[in-house]
Amino acid sequence: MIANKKYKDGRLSRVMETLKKHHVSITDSRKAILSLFMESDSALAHMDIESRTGDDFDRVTIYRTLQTFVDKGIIHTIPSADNSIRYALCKEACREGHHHDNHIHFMCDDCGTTYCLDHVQIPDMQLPGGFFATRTDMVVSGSCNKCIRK
Amino acid sequence: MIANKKYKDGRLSRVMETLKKHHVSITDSRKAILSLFMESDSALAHMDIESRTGDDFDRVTIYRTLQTFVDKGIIHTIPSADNSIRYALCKEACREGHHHDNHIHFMCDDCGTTYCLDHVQIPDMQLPGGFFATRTDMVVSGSCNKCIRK
DNA sequence: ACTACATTGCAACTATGTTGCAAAAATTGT
DNA sequence: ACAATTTTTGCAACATAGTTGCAATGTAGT
Repeated sequence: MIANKKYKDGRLSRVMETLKKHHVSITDSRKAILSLFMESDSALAHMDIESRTGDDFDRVTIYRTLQTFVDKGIIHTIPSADNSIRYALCKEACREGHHHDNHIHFMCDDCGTTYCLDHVQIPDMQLPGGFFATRTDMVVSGSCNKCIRK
Repeated sequence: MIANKKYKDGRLSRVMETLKKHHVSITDSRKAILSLFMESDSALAHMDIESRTGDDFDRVTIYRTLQTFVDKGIIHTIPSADNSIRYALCKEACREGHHHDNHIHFMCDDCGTTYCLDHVQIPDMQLPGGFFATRTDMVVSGSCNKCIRK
């Protein structure tokens, strides 16, 4: 635990607070990976994290850390039709085993960036009888506000 | 092309018609795989097809057939958060390079079955400025009408 | 600082998806 | 129905993604 200073001011404490709040023990990999999510304004895939952490952590550790974060309600998964799950920070309302990320995800076909559109709620809809929903994902793809100008 | 009789009455011609309509040449693997989709009332993953066709076709052929069907507008993909894309038949309205499957998909957490809820339209929503949508996927998970009784 | 417990890295493994190419099959025109 | 052209298939090899067991290390609570 040498490299604390490499995180921006204030970020480290927010990282630690989040880990504590979700009852996750504090380790180097968890601090580094959670910090990546907090620095990023878009969703991250396993590969993004692997390339941004370099040789610091084993591939397996990253898989396990992501799984832990999902289980503990720190991040949520974003489904995709291109076989690469992305992850993004949960809002405050998420708790262990119970996610409340009721917003739309947007995936840009040009740059590949995935955003949480936090302010666009998923509209209500009526399921047929006998179907009971526990989770709803809405993933929109197209051109994002950076790529559409080109 | 010996095994034509193994398809149920009337099914073969519907398979052939569909392949012709979408300008796909007619081969054994395409007939068999399309027939599987027509027999199934739920979406199929690559693995489902591989196990149901046994040793009849190479793994690679199945990948390529699925890709061809998607490209030609015969089937559409269904994103998921469990790293296994599923595929389902498109409605009549789908054409090459232009899918119109504006319905909701439902994935059962118990039995894993994925359904196209053809009669539940994806609700409209307003994207932030600068975001342009070309495709919208809505995937609901929970308990299906077969599992909820248990 | 010590103990009990949780996490990590490594190695090996399984699963999933891709590519190039020669052989086989399908389509087209006659 | 046949030959020529084009497309598709199967194989092999490769590439990427994800999992598991276990010994070593790190963390948390006293």
